This record gives sequence, C-alpha cells and structure tokens, in this order.
Amino acid sequence: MKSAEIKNNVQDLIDNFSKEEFIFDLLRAYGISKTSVTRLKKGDYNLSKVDGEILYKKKIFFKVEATDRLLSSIDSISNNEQILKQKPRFAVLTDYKQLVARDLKLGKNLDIKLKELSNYFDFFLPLAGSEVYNATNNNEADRNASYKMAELYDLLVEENPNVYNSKESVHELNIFLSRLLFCFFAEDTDIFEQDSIFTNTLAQHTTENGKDTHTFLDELFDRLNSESGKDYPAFLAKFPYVNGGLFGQKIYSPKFNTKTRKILIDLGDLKWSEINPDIFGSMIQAVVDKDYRSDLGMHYTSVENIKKLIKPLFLDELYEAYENARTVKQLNALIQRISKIKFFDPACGSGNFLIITYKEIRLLEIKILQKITDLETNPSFKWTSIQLSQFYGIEIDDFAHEMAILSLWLAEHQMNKVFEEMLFDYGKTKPILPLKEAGQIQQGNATRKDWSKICPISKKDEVYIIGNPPYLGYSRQDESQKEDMKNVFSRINNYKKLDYIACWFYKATKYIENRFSKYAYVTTNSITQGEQVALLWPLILNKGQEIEFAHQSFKWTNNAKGNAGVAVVIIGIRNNDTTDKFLYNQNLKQSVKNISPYITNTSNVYVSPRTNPLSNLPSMIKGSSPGDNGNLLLDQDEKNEIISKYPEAEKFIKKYIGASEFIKGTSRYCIHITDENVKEAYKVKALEERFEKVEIFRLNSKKVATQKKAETPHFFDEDKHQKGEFILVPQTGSERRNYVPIGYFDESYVPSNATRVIYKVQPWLFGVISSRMHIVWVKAVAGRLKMDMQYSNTLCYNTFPFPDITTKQKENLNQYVFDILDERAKHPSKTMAQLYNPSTMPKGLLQAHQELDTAIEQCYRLQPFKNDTERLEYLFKLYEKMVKEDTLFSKQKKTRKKKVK
DNA sequence: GATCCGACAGCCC
DNA sequence: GGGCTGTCGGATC
Repeated sequence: MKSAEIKNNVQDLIDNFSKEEFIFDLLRAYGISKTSVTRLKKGDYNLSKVDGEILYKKKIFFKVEATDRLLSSIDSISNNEQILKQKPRFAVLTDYKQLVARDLKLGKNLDIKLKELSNYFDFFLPLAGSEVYNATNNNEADRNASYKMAELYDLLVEENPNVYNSKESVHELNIFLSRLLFCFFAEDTDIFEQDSIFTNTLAQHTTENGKDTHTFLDELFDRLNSESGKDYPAFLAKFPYVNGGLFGQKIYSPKFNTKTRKILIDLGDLKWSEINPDIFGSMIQAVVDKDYRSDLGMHYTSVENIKKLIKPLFLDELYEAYENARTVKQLNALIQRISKIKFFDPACGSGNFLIITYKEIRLLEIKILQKITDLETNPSFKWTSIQLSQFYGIEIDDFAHEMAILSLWLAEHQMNKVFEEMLFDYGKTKPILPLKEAGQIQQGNATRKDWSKICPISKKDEVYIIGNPPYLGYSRQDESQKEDMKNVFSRINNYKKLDYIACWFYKATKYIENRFSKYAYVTTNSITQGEQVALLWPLILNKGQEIEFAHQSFKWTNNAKGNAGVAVVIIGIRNNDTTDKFLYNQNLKQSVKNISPYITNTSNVYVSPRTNPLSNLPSMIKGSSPGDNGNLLLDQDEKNEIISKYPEAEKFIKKYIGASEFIKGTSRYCIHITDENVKEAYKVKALEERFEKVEIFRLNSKKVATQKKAETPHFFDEDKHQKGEFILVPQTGSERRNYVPIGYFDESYVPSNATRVIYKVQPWLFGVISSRMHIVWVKAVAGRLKMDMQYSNTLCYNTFPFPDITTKQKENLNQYVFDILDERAKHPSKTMAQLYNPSTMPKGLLQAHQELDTAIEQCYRLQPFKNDTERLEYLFKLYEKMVKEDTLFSKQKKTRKKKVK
C-alpha cells in the first residue's frame, strides 16, 4: 500500500468518524486484513482481559482514557509488563478529542487533536510493515561502515603482505570479509538470537595484542559450519549453525595486531541493523577496489532507477494479474507462476537489481496472500513460495559476487520479517539459519560465458534479464575488452565502434530469441545516438524483436558522491508482440505505436554517416587539428609576449577559433605558416622552441601517422585552412538551445578541430543550418556528450534531407539570414552563449529566427508543421526516400561507367 | 596508404 | 554543475 493511500484512508476514517469503530478503522487504514480485524473485534485476538482495552499482539494497545489522565496513563502502560509481553508496537490512548500515542520500539511520542490525525499518519506507518522495507537513511550508516571496513582492509593487507600473492589468496580474503560482514549483520538483526554475541565473544576470548584473533575467527567459522556445537567450547557452542555455503570452505583468516583487533571491535559496535543491503554491497565493494574508493560505489544503480526498469518489464504486468485475480484458485495460480520465474542479471555487481527485484516479488506475494486470507473462510498458515534460487547473476569481480550472495541472504531475512509483520497471524517463515539455498551468482566474464548454461531456459520458462552492464566507448576499451567484443560479434563486420555494453544487448537478444523471455538494461544513451544506432539496432530489430518500453535520456545519479558525467536510457526488448508499447520521459508515460532506436515515437529508421551530402548542398569539413600538445596554440598573453620580442613573428600568427572561442567570445591564436615561409619561421627562437616540443610530442605518439608528422612540427597535424569566408558550426553545444549557433568568419581565422566548416558559402546555406528543421534533425541523429549534442558533418549535415530549391527561393532565404545577422549585430557586447540561451535570447533575434523557420519549412511543404514530432517524422520519411533514390542513382552511374569501358 | 572523422561510466573551469 | 577540448583508433577513399 502506498503512503498516499494510507493517508487517504486515515482522512476517511476521521471524516466518517465512529467511536465504536475508530481503532478498527485505524488498523484497516494501515492495511491490516479485514479478517484479522474482525477476529480482533470479536475478541479472538484481543489479549487484554480488561473490558474496553484492546491488546493486539505485536501491533497495538488501545484504551479510552479520561482527558486529564492521558499522559500519565501512557507512561504506566509503557512500563506494564503484562502488556509489553505481547510486544505491541504502539500504545494509543484517546478521549476521542485528543490522541496520545507512543511508539514503544523507538520511544517516540505523539500528542495531537484526533481530528488532525491524517497529518501525522506517518507515525503509525510501521503498522503497514513499511518501516523495514522503506528504510530511509541517507546512507550515513552504510558510509561509516564502508570507511571503517576500508581502514581494516588496508591494515590487514599491510600486515599480511602475502595475500596478493595469488588469485586464490585474494579470493580467500574476499570470503573472509564477506563472513565478517555476515557476523556483524547477524548479531544486530536477530539472525544470531543473542545481541552482539559476535563482538562480545571476540572481545572476551582474544588477547588485546591481536595475536590470537585469527585463530579465534578460524575456530568460530569452523563452528558456524558445524551442525552440532558439542565438540566446541561453550563460548563457541552457543553460536548457531550457519553454513549454506558461506562457511563451507576452509580458509585461513589473516593475522591481526592490536590496532586491527581494535578496529574489528569498533566495527562490531556500529549499528549494522540500519545498514541497507540494497546498496551496501556496492559501497563495501569500494573497500577492495581502490579505484572506486574515492567515490564509494559510484556505479551502483539507485533504487529509483531499478524500479524504472523492473516495473515496465514485469512488475506492472504481475500487479495487473494480481488485481484481476478474483478467486483463491486464480491467486494461487499466480503465486505458482511467480515462484517459477527466473530473474537474471548478467552484470550483477553486488546484486542491486536482484535484491530490489527479490524484495518487490516478496512484497507482491504478501499482497496476494493477504487477498487469499481475506477470501478464505478458514485461512491457513502461509509460507513463502519465492526462492533465492530463482535469482541468477554473473559478475566478473570476485568480491562483488560474494557480496551479491551475502546481500541476497540479508534481503531474505529482512523480507521474512516483513512477511510475518504484514501477514500477522498467518505469515510463517522458517528460521533463516542454517542458510539454505542461495542466489545463483557465478563469478566470471559475462561476455565469454554461455548464458543459457548459467541460467538455463526451456520453452516454458519465464525469464527476465535485467541489469546495468558496464559502458565503455570504443576508445576507452582495453585490449581484453576489445577481445571480448571480437568474440561476441565474431560473425559481424563493423562492430568495433560499438560501446562495450553492446555485448550484453547482443547476447541477450540471442538468449531470448523464440523464448518466453524479455530483457531490459540501464544503458548509456550513446547506443541510441550517432554512429552506433545503425551499427547495433539492425542486429536486434531484424531478429524479430522490438523495443517494448524505454525511458528517454536522463542524467545518471545515485546517492554516492561524484556521479559519473553520463546520460543514460532504460530500454526493454521483447520478441515482436501486439500489446502496447510505452515511452517514458521523466514522469510522463505515453502509449506509442513504435519506439525507434533513437528512443523517439517514430518508425525504425537508421541514419548512417555519409561522406557526401545527401541533399544538394556544398560539402562541410572538419576544422584543423593541431596535434601539438598545445605548442602551436597561443593565448592572448603568449601572443603578446612573442610579438613584443619578435615583431616579425606577427605574420606567422593567425586567429584560432574553436567552439569555445566562438560561443564564449574569447580569443586564441595559433602559429600557422605556409610552405614558403618555413625557413623564416625557424629564425624566430620562440617559434623554434615550440616546434621542437611538437616534434618530441609527436614522436611519442602511439599513432604511426602522427609520428611521421614529427618531421614537419611547424605545420598542423591536419591543416584545413582555405582562402575565403567560411561558415563555422561548433562541434559540441548545450542541449538547451533551440537553434544551432553558427557564425561567419574570414581567412584570418583558422577553425579548430572542435568545429565543422563550409568554405565557399552563400547566405541561404547559413539559413538552412540555423533553422529549426535542422536542429530537430540534429537533436534526433547526433551523437551526444552527456545530454549535449555533438554536431557532425557526416551524421548531421550530410544526412540532412533538404529539397532542391530555385535561385529565387535562395534569394528569398538570403533576406531572412541578413535579418538574423542584423539582429545579432544589435548586441555587440553579448556572447553567442547569451544570444542563444533560450532564457536570455533577445526578442528581435528570436523573431528573425522564427521568420526564417517559416520560410525554410515552406521549402518542404506549404502546410505548416504542428510540432517537432511531426517535423521529425517528415524528415525521416524524406530521408528514406532520398537515400533510396540516391543508391539507385549511384548504381546506375556505376553500371554506365562499366558499359563505357 | 592517406585522409578524415567522432568519441568521451569525461573533463575542466 | 554548466558547457565544451583534444588525441586517438576506425573506416573510407
């Protein structure tokens, strides 16, 4: 039950207030089943023998009290052993005007007017069992524990330098840490019945210098692996049998000293019950992975994002089935179905997705059982049918994989408590110890493993693949990852520019082919943009699969500090089907006909990069790459310094314009010389020194072509400078702008490699690139840096469909372009960033752009476009048509040439 | 083999 | 946290 629903229920009971029903209405408002409340009312469940009092085991003590005795009475109740024996969570007293309550677990008090109860509804939320589930903490407990563990880990490694000698000993250390964590949790969360038994026994039975700590731990772990404690000394015999695989393997604990033993005991004193298994595993992972230490589990997926994925993939549908089930038979059948589903995360890390899924599935089962209990005349005890063995995972990191297994056990324990609390009277759970089956998490490289061996799938099996696999663009992949890519895409050409995550897409697509299975990932948005679209998506969509749902790009965030600068999408894939598809944007959910690989509500079009323009437009090229490690570039001061020393150097220096200089209006310069004046340039000492540095830098490059360019260090690596004016388009730009900001420059400027330029231009072309039609296209097909678009000549400009227009139309467009330039000139002090920021854009400039837009759109068709979706759909159709004609045309040309021969 | 381009669990102000 | 650099490998000509 959602908290908003509970609040409404409470308001209802106040609005339709009845003295006789008040306490029963209150319990019902918090989701206590009707059956239980009826039995409580009849007296079966009322454990109080005093007339007028209600004492409901583990839930509530209630009594009507005189106004002047409310406060004193609540104190005496809090100390009444007869009452406390039944462990009621709350004591509630009222005179039906004022309400006084105490949370007997937390000791919190409530003293309010009864009428205002709905404002304080959250006080009683534990009645709904939501406390354990929605443990709200700001990760402070998780963080403290992680830091402390990191301290212990570092010192242990220092004391035991041989642990890194072999893979096996690192693995043993991982298991050791995992066992320690289990003991800390166990002693604080009722898994071990006796509170703090681990820390206390450790403190009492080891010496302060730490010399015997490891033997104590070895013996203890041995004891935890034995069914009977009779061969052990009393202080170990009192521990329970745990095993379940966790203590099965014989390992040797690392050696301790005074300091590490002390830290171990300090760790035991932390409040492990407040730690949240959902994300703790990811944080603790940072302990053994120093690269992640500074940002403590940066890459774990937030609960919110996990829900964004699992809800549309399977949870919404299962809840619908639950709502629709009317009979006990149907409800039992649903439980049967759920208990057979397999959940598989092929990049599970420390298990976030599996844990959240496990909890959600247990919660759904509880709801189904509640409904069954309400329907049955003689409800019987309920056990859970959900098994940890339904949860499968692959994880490359050994420690993370141990953490995933451990966290699933802890989640099971946590959910057993919720189960008993919410199905009170009927919910029964077996004791967690000894640990039984575990999640089926395997350590290994998911790109190399045969997934159907790890999570077997038959024709009948219902399997959901979930997760957040690693993202790595091709230029950041290391050798072994490139080998992985080669292996996965062995029969496919042109895969090398795909992101590493494409392996998980392709393998999942093959896994679910012709099966009753679906998959969804949180993924970098780069596979839905730019070059990668035409490379990846035909491999999926041509296999009879489609995008069932998707969340459009949003920035990656979680509770860890230092979030990655990356934007992600969530994509769900299924075998072709006719049921609805859903496109999500933030909180907007839209039912759509199709979801394209660009995650838009359009048909499936792949726009591939082209080397020449599809439309009748002049060619655009990339600016000039210095490849100089900064030595051919000068800022204002450096330029002034050189010229004041060597006035003759002025002719070797040109203005250098990149995206940043253009957008922010700053100045930079570059050393740009021609063949004729090379010798002269070397005479300038300051220049010669710089050329030498360029030479050294280029010689050190990995790239052969660059090494060769070391012979001519006075030239740019790639010089594209030409005579005449040019249009400049910045490569990168903020997603917030409504127009691509572009500019005119003359030959005194060298455009940088962060720009795209057109030499030999006419004004109307400026109009085409500045138009709304163009930015709609660019925003759809361009690659991205974070959320911001990356303008590319091959992908954005060469692919842009624009009709052939007459000279007269061109002259007409020219006028609108001059208007725009005039409007810009009215604000000489403003930078392009200010001019094109939607919130500060001058009205005149905006108007000039809007007039141009109308004129450009009339080149396509006379009927105006309603919105950008319509514009994009039109452009995609035109693109397809033009590409078809273009390929036909080029084939004809080829055959004609052959005939001539 | 030369040329050209787009990327970036980013990078820097 | 807004907003775009520069070197590199991959693909194409």
